[in-house]
Amino acid sequence: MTIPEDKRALILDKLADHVLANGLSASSLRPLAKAAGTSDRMLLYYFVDKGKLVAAVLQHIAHRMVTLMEGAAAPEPLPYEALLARLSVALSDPGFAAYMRVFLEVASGAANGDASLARIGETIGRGFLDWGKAQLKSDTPDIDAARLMVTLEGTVFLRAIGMGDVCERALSLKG
Amino acid sequence: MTIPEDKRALILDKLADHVLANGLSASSLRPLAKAAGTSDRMLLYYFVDKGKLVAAVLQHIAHRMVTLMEGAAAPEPLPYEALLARLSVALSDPGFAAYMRVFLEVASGAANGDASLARIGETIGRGFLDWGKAQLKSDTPDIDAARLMVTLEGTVFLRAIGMGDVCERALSLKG
DNA sequence: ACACGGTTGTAGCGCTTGCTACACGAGCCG
DNA sequence: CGGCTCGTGTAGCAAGCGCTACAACCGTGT
Repeated sequence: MTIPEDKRALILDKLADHVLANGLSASSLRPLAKAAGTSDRMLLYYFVDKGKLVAAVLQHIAHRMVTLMEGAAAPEPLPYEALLARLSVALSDPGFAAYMRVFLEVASGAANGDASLARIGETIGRGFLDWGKAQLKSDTPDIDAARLMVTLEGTVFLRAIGMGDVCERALSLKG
Repeated sequence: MTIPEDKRALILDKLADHVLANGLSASSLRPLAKAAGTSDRMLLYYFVDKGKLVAAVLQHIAHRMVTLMEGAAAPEPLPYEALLARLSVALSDPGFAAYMRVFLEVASGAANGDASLARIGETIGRGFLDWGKAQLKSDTPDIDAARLMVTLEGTVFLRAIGMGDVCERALSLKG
C-alpha cells in the first residue's frame, strides 16, 4: 500500500484549477493530465474512468467552494434585500465567477440527461442554499433562501449571455 | 439558380428538431445530417462551416420560440405576481422546456468564451425580456420585467439540477 | 450536340477522444 | 536469490470530429 491517496489529492487540486480556468468542456484527459503533470494513462490509473474522474474533480471543486464561501459569509444574519445585494456583488468577483461558470456547465449537462452531473449539481446547489439560509435574518427563512437562490442563479445565467445590465435593474430596490 | 433556399429552410427545420431533442452537445455534423436526411457533406455545402450552421440553427430555434411564445402570451397585461406564476408553469411545459434546455446550453457555452453563442444568447434573451415586458401591468415595467426574467431563468437553472422544489418555494406568495 | 456551372456521393485526411495492451523497473516477501 | 505485485512509460486502438479533394451527375444555354 504505497498510499496513492496523497498523490491523488495533489493531482485533484491541479485538476480543479484547470477545470475552473478552462471549463469542463475543455477538460479531456490529455489536457487535464498535462495540467496535473502526469499522463492520461495515470489519470485513469488513479480514477478508473473519465466519469469517476470528473465526479471526483467536481466534488473537490465543490468542497473548495464551500471553504471560499465560509470565508465570504456575512458576519451576522442580514435581511433579504441586504443579503441579496451583498451576495450579488460577491458572485461577480472573478474568484467566485469561475465556480459559477462550472456550476452553470454542470446544470447544462444535467439538463441534457447526464445523471451523474445532475446528482453533483444538486449536492452543490443544496449546500449553496443552506449557506445562504444561515445568513438570512427572516421570519420565513426557507422561502426567502429559496427566493435568494433563484434570483442569484438567474443573474449567473443572464450575466453569462451579456445581460448583466438586466441583473442590475432587477436588483435595484423594489418600489 | 436552383433556389437552395427552400431546401436550406427545410433542412434547418429538421436540424432544429434534432437540437431541441438532443441538445447542442449531441449535435455533431453526422448525427445532424442523419436527422435532416442528408450527408455532412451537404450540410457544409449549405452552411459553409459548423459555426455558421450552429448559428443558423439557433437563430431558427429562437424564431420558433418567439412564435411559440406569442401563442402563449397572456390575453391581457398582468401584474407581476400573476404573470410570474403564469410563466413559471408555462416554462415547465415539455414543449417549452426543450427551448430552455438549449438556452441553458447556449449560456454555458457563452460563459466559457464562445463569443458567437454569447451573441445569439443575448439576442434570444432580449427578445424574451421584451416579450415579458409587453405582458406586464406595472408602474415600473423595466424593473419588473428584469426581475421577472432573472427569476424565471433562475428556475430554469435550478430545475436542471433537480431543485424544482426550491423553485416552488421561491414562487410561493410573498409574506 | 456540347460545354458548363450548380449540386451531390464517395472516400479519406489529420486530429482528438476515452481507453487499453504490454513491457519494464522497483520494492516487498518468501 | 526468486517471484510477485504495484506503479509507470510507450504505443496504439477504434471511434468520432470538422473538413476537403475529386469525380460524377444533371439541367440549362448556345
